[in-house]
Order: sequence, then C-alpha cells, then structure tokens
Amino acid sequence: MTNPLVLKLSRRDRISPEEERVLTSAITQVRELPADQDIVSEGDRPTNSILLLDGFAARYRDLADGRRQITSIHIAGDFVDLHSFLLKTMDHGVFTMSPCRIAVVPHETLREITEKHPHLTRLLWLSTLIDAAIHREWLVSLGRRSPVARIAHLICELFVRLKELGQVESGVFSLPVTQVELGDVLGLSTVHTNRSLQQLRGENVITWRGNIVEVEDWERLQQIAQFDPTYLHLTVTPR
Amino acid sequence: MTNPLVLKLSRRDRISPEEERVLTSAITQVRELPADQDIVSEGDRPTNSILLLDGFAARYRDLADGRRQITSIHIAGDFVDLHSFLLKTMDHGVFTMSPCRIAVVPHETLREITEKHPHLTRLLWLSTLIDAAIHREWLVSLGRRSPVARIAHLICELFVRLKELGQVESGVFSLPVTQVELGDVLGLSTVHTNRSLQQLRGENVITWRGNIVEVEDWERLQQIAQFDPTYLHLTVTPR
DNA sequence: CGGGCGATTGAAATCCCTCAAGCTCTGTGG
DNA sequence: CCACAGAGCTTGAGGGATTTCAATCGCCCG
Repeated sequence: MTNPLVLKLSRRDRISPEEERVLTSAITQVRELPADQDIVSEGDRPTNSILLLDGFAARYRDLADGRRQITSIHIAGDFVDLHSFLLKTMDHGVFTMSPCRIAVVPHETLREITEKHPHLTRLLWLSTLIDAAIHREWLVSLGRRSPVARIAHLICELFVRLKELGQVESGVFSLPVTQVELGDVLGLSTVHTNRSLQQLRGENVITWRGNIVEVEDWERLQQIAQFDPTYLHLTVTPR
Repeated sequence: MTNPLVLKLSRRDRISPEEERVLTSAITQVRELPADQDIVSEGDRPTNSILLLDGFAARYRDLADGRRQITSIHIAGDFVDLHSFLLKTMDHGVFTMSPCRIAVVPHETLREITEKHPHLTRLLWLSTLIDAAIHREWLVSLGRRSPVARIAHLICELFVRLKELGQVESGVFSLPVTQVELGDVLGLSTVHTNRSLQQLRGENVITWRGNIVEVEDWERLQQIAQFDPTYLHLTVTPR
C-alpha cells in the first residue's frame, strides 16, 4: 500500500521515485491508536512529527471555561504536526477522532530532507501552506457564513479531500464526528448544530446517519456553501 | 535601516550575516502604496512575493453577498503572500490598511534560496507557520470567544507583535483600522463592534481614538482575552 | 436489563443583527 | 473664517438567531 502523503503530494506536483523513497524511509515507526486519544498535547515539545496513515484526527484548543475549538480535521496523508518541526512547542493538541494508524517521522530526518532535498522540502512546506489555506477558509466560515452554510462548506471540503484519496464511494463517505465535535468545529452550540444539520437533511441535500455521510445533491450543497475548491490547490504544477 | 523581516526572524533564531545579505539582496524593488489599495488580488498568479516594510495590510475574502472576512493583519516584517511562491494561485486578496512601503521578491529568488540555503529556507517556512498559528488563534476567537474577548485578544496580539518591532511606545501604538474593518476581522456587525469596543473602553482597559490605541491595563486586558502568547513562538532557538 | 453516549426536542432568555438616524471630526471651497 | 460634504463613529429600537437549561429518546454493549 502506498504512502497516502505521497498520494496527496502527487496531486500537486510530480514526485520522483527517489523522493518517494526518501519519504517512505523517513518513517521510523508505525503505530495504531484507539479513538479519542491525544496524539500530541498542548505544550509538548515533540522530537518527531506524526503522519496520519489512516483514520481521522483533529487539532483543538481547550479554553479555561471548558469550551473547546477544533481548528482542523485531518485525514490520511495529513502530517498532523509537521509544524512542530520548526515551531518546536505545540500551541494546541491533536486527538484521534477514530482509531488511527500513524507514522512517526523524526525531526532530525526532516532536517536532513531540508538540507539535501530542496524540491521535497518545498512540497512539505506546501502541505503546511494548504493547512493554512484551510484555516483561512474556516475563518471565513466562522466569521461570515450561516450555520447551515458552515456545515455545507465543511462537508464540501471533506468530500473533495476524501475523494482525492479514493475514500468517497458514490457520494458516500465515513465521517466519525459526533455532533458535539461538529459544534466545536463550527463554533456552535450542540443544540444549534443539531438543528442546522436537520435543516440540511430536511432539504434532501445530505444524509448523515451514524458516521456515514451521503451527499445527495452535490450541486445544491456547493451552492448553499458557496463552495469554491481553489483554496485546496488541487493542481499538478511544478513547485 | 535594517530589514524588518531580519528583525522578526532574529527573534526566533540566529541569522548569519550571509543569510541577512541573501535576504536583503533578494529584494528587487521597493515601492510605496497609498492606503486602501490591493497589493494582490484573489485569483492572481504572482511571480513575486511581497514583503511589508512599513504600514499595515490585511488578507481578506469577499463573499457573494457583499460580506467580507479579514483573515489576517500584517505589519512590517511580514511576507504578506510568501505562500503564493508555492501555492501559485491567490485564494484571497491582500490590501493596504494604511500607506505602505513594500519590497518585491521574485519567486525565482525564493526558489534559489530553497536550493542553496536550507537554514534560511526553514526560517522562511517558519514565518508561514507562524501565520498559520495566528490563523488558528483567530479561529478560537471567532468560534469560542465573546465579542469583547475577541477585541481584547486581537489587541494583545498586535501589542506583542508591534512591540517586537519597537512600534509600541509606553503602551501606545498606531492601529489604522476602522470599526468596519475591525468587524470584518472579528466576524461582527459594525454596530456590535462599536458597542463591544465601548465596553472595553468603559472599563478603562484601553483607549482607542482615531488610529491610536493605548493599553491602559495590560494585566486586565490579557485576563479578559485569556491571552497566552505561546502561539507567536517568540523564542530564540536553533530551527 | 441497565447504563451510557449521542441525538433530539421544547421553552425561555440572551445575544447580535438589521434598519435608520444622528453625531463628530476633518478637510475643502467659497 | 465659515459652511458643507464625507467618512467614520455612535445611538435607539425591534426582531430574528443562538444559546442555555432541562428533559427525553434511541441504540449499542456488557
């Protein structure tokens, strides 16, 4: 089975066999984690970065009053804390939303990549820039989109990102996110998250039962969300 | 006068004279821009990146219904669209909030830096990672902080970032941001922005007249904002 | 069968937005 | 030196959007 990071990067630029080899051999360990467990915690100073091979994870911040904000959702191929390689201190935590398979990559190896493989370095940098682009899009959602549009936008985004990995089967994909967690993503109360979700389901745009999301009307979903996938930068170009 | 980017980076790691020289000579042109003008627009495919030497700029997205969300505020030393070097297409615009002096750096030169100067590359990468960390903090604000706390948090952040550059004089700094723009940062209506601002001023925590902000009670401001500057990663460490 | 987690509902209380003026300050032209 | 226009700030009022509180329901698992 091929490394999902290689898959993700190869949707943005050509990767040489040599680069692929370097990436694969950067992994020193593969581990399985159960759901709802911290991969890294706020305040940690990791010496490795974690690549998600399978499952769903999320970055989050807990506030003093018990409220929580999730700042990103990660899927296979995402380097959940690649930034800790240069930032050094974690300013937020990362937890598993489902059972996950993760790969461990030492910062030391990443450093060597930056010394010897400029093009690969640019691609790793690129992956953090896409994370940032997604952050900006979420800022737009939280700041200016209605609750229903926020949900719609999130589903559009995950639909596209998961499709890239072949994890969407005729409009259906798995999304192990509870409504409490969804509220923490969208900046809404659980109650209102539930009602907004019902609204979207009521219009026969999506179905969401258990962990299974089905996009019934992709056109209308995009329209409700005003979704424009430009920010995911899914174009193969020399970088 | 020294390059403010060098100043910013040297607060996070040692920069060699050689690296400083490389950064300085990367600038092919310096230009002055009036306030309220686009530096780059959404959809552009720039061949240069712009470094802000002086003034205030902001990244923003316009929505179909005329609403706008500002996703970051930039000050001297910030590379406002360094990400366009690898992302290629701008997924948002950047405009000047005040008259600005900007430096133009060709992507071609940035590419050469990634080929020949690994450490400097890591520092440029770092600067985009800090941008992303700020995005995350803003997500927490928009998602979970009250309007008053959002304003307080923004002021704390700008206070620290500007202080780093020596642009804070006994608690006072210039902030050329209208209340309409502030609302577009905070995800609030102008009216509510105004009332929340009054609340903060009413408690004698800050003063904000014209473009001049004065922090009167730094302790209390931090407390209202629950401000923790960790995410700005202001520590000198080998990276 | 009992728990426990997650989803759902109803109702009341707030919060925040929209609409619509009015106000203040500043720069400009007469 | 004053009147005026424009931009930005401020205020009041009303209504819709969200939150909070408090149950209830449904389903899976031991």
